[in-house]
Amino acid sequence: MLKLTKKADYGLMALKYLAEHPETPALSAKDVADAYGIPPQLLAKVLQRLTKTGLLRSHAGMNGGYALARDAREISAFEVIHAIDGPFFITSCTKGTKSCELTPSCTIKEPLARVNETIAGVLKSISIHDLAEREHPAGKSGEHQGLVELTL
Amino acid sequence: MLKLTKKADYGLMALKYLAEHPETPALSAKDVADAYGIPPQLLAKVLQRLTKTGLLRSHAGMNGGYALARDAREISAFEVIHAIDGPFFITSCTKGTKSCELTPSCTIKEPLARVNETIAGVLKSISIHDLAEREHPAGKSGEHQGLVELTL
DNA sequence: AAATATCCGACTTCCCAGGTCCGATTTCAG
DNA sequence: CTGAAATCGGACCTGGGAAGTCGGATATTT
Repeated sequence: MLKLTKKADYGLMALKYLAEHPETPALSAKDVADAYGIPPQLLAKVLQRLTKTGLLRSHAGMNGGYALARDAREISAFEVIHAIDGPFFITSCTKGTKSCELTPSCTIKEPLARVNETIAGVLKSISIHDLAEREHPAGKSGEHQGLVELTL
Repeated sequence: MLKLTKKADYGLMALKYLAEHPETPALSAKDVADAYGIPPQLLAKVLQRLTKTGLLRSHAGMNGGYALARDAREISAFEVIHAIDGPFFITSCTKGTKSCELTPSCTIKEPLARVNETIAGVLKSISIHDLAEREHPAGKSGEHQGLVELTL
């Protein structure tokens, strides 16, 4: 149904939360989990993964926790999702680099690959900072115009 | 992982196939299934569903089968996917009409809803006819420019 | 040394996409 | 009018992956 996993959701939520608290040097997985009512152990794994891919920096021990490795503006939603869920493809046939194994007739995937890239482009254009933007004041404070081109 | 179901894939492939054979009055599910190496019974269900939603017209009995209910240009990929997989949402939290049940704090879903609509827009701009376009002659025969606007 | 963290692999549970089976109905051909 | 070929539609089975849990090892501060 074209939805991303909860882990990816959690990851985005966590990064957003971190972006909203730049004053604190580090926030523990439990802190974030409590803030959102997320299973702590699961969130922990997600954050570990994000650390491994270089989006977060971690610090063990007391008063340890996680912090953004870069400016929130420099982290895209795409990176987060990719780090957690791995490379995503719209078409269910394409697995990794291989094309449709036994059905070379699947000419559908070609145009859908364009769609896939378009979506990736949209996701890449959204940064954590955009997500953390203070509650949409029903106005145009942080509005941002992105233009996505689609060529079939 | 943000992929659409095989059923949706099958549906798109089938519609494309029908669009490529406008001469024949009707093609059976088995015909299409054989052409792509798809499980016939499964494809049958998909086609039944598409019939139910008005994208296809069916005819039982000998020499029966399915045919496009409208011109291929008038059927969007979005309609097909929606008919098969139901309404799709990027966020895993949103279920139907309800928002995140116990976590009103999930402020993530709001910006992602925009992304969701953007994707829907892309899918809506693609017709079955576009998919059936004769094998991309590496040229610009059937090229089509779609422009998708994204506002955060 | 005790408390608080991250770290990481293994494990369980549960849901659903993917696929199958079968029976009923409709339609046409000979 | 009978049988073949098709759609229709429900019930069912199954494997794999998402979601979550457990436990232990390691790091760091007080």
